[in-house]
Amino acid sequence: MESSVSLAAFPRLDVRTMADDGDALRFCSTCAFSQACLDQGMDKSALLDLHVLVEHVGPFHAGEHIFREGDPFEAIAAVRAGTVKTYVIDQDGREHVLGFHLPGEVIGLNAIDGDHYPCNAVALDTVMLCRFSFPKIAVLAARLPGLQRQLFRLLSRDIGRAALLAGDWSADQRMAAFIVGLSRRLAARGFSPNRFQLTMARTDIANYLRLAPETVSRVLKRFQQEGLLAVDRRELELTGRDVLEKLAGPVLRD
Amino acid sequence: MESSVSLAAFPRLDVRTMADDGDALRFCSTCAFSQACLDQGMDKSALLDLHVLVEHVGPFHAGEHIFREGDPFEAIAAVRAGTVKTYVIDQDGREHVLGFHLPGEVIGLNAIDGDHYPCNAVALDTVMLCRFSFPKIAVLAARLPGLQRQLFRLLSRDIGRAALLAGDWSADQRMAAFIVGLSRRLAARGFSPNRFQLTMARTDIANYLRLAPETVSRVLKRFQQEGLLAVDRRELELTGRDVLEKLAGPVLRD
DNA sequence: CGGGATGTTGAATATGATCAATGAGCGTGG
DNA sequence: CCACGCTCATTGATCATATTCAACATCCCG
Repeated sequence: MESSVSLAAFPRLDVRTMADDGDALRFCSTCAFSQACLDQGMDKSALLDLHVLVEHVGPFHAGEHIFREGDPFEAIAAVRAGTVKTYVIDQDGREHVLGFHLPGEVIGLNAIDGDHYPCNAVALDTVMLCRFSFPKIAVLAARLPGLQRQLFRLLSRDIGRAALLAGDWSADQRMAAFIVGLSRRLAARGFSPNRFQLTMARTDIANYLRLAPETVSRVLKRFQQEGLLAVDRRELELTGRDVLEKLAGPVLRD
Repeated sequence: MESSVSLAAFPRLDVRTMADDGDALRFCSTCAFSQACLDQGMDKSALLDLHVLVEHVGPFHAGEHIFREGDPFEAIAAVRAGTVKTYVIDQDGREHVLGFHLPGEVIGLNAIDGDHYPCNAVALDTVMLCRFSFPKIAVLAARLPGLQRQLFRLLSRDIGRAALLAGDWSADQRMAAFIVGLSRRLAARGFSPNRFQLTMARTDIANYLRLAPETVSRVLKRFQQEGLLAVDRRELELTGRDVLEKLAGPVLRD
């Protein structure tokens, strides 16, 4: 039933050699990774080196797997469009959602320690990726301090992010933090912060937040009654951002 | 009341220039970091380069801070002896324990993304450290692929580790996973896996596991009644390792 | 239309938290 | 050496939040 298109096995597509600077900068304009590398002190000629080892892959359609637990680790990837869910299946066959990855964010970082991906990654809608061979990018990072620094930062940031959900927060705080977090991440990529689609099912949200799906329903309903949200199916509008931010504050630490 | 000896501000002690290979390898024999780097393909001459930028600092005594949230980030450090607790204080003044760091483990990795430490680190008993200036080690990593690889692995591993506690496990599972986890980490450093001291207070364990201190007491008592543990004050003996491993299994994923 | 997946609602239940009190260990000082 | 005080740990009783179980509603796609 489920299709499985392994990133590792994905044919190398769309590898172009850059001719001129302008082309290079247009090449991956939606991929925040390049911009961040520039910010870390990489010059444009270095960016060219980075871009020649990028492969644009996709589209992956909803339900298609990008990689699976145990697949040999070869590459990290930046999400260019769509949403990726990462998850594991435990011994009892229960799914545990590890995270949702929006455009501009990088998947596969937790695979660096080990030869295989430690989790599954699946597209929730139509997903486009920039694939970076990790061995190659590691070699390049040795030449480009800006790139090395950016990779260290990405990894370090994820450590902190993973700790957020670990707290013993209430269902309300978790839900608020999830919504505000999504909103901010979307805003950072240029999307509307106050009105967006939930690309994941309620059960996925519940699983991610370690709540029962019923609890997610009830909290959303109450938020709506309190005027914090307008919920219509998977469409979300933030109507009481200040209160949500305040609820989410302790979780997001700001 | 509390003493604060910032690692950042700590005077550079014990910086030696290595004369010969034998000396270098003895230099940091209790620091697993060097060994791990060797395993990652670094040769001995490269290890010399690494060792000249190591500073052995300490001892820190119980309650002394190694660094504090907001201190400028300059260095990561490997624990050579003792236990380090990392934690944050939230807006309401409540402490959140992020982790306990045993000999051989590295602290400060989550500070790489940002100019300041994002948490506090305090010694729970007498702590000795190997301090590595991060700017210097990053420069060195560009020359030494084995070192770069080891740093990437350390960072990547911590991402996975942080996700473990995030699950919605029962108090019994959390407690078992904590004990089994400690046991394994101690065993990896050559300590007895079935009999060891808890260097942290019950309240710290509770805080780390997101349980009430009372719950920790009750679970420990029940484990003892069921013959899984012998608890005496902070002394712990694992008498039913198989059952504990089975309880911890889903949390530790093995 | 119809059927299956997804989402919502209500009532009962359970797990761990909270509150309050007691106990044990340990350092200090008389 | 014992008394004191402090911190840390334990125990019991009550309470609250979120889960579970069951039924129903809705949406989407054939």
